[in-house]
Amino acid sequence: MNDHEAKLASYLHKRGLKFTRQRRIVMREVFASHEHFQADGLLQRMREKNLDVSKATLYRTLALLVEGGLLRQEVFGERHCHYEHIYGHKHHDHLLCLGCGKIEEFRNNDIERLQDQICRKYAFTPTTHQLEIHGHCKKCRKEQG
Amino acid sequence: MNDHEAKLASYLHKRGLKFTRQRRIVMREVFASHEHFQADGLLQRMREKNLDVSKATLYRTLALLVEGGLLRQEVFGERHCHYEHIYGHKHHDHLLCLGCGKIEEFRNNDIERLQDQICRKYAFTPTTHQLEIHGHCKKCRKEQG
DNA sequence: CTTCTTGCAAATCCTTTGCAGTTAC
DNA sequence: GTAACTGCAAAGGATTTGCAAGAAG
Repeated sequence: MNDHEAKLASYLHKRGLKFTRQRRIVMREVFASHEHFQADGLLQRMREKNLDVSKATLYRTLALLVEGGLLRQEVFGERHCHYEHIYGHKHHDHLLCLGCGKIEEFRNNDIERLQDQICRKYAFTPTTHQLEIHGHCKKCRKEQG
Repeated sequence: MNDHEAKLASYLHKRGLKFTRQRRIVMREVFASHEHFQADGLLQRMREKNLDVSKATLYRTLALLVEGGLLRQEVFGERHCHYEHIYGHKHHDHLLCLGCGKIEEFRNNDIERLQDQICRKYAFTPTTHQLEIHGHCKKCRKEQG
């Protein structure tokens, strides 16, 4: 059992929940890649591999992984959620190209630090944050003229 | 006609669109307050005042105001959109309390400046951005222990 | 064996759309 | 006049839920 599986197991145990076949399947699939993904895409990929987990269970499991701190949920100004797993992947923020839809990641320690300052100032205890910048990437900027 | 009405009028004119009764009603209601709001809440408030605009038209008009740069759309990790109008209201970011749902605004010029730096670094032309910090406010922090 | 889970299909929520009649310019 | 607009009701997409049967501890 690897690192993140252990973490999930411990989270489930603490809450009196069970480590089922489906939960293991979903978790493995989620951690198989570092890409952003959406519930529906994940479901399709799993179906192609004949990993049978129902849509309902998938959604329920993703929620569990988010609660358990293994998965990050991002809502990119659209109506469906994107996810990305947290293990071995430092926190970062996103540039979203409105032209080609590309999502670029960046990380800036100064911004992180300033956010902490702000939280202190407002006596706010942060859990997560999300910074996204919408605009046009180099390529699409040119095409736009 | 006031400032934002003029701006909308000019935007509509430029695009060959019409300044209808309903659009005027929605715009007035939107600009009547500085609060964040959601489409459904706005609709209800308008109904209470006997301002009859259909749900479809409301959504269409909100989209128009966003396109026209009069309204800002925020997706707070939930499924419905929040809006806040832009006039007389500097850009700012948000602290969202997961306990009581309160939304607090803040503005930090250093963060804004750093974002611009990042965009330059990635040759990215920003249109808008959104930074939200989720966590617990002072009051809810205490209650949580 | 008891409690938690699953899969299914139906429900939900917010938002968008098609269309026939109406209005702004 | 004629494009754009409206309201309605129905459709849409992503996610959630109720429930009876199944699996984990």
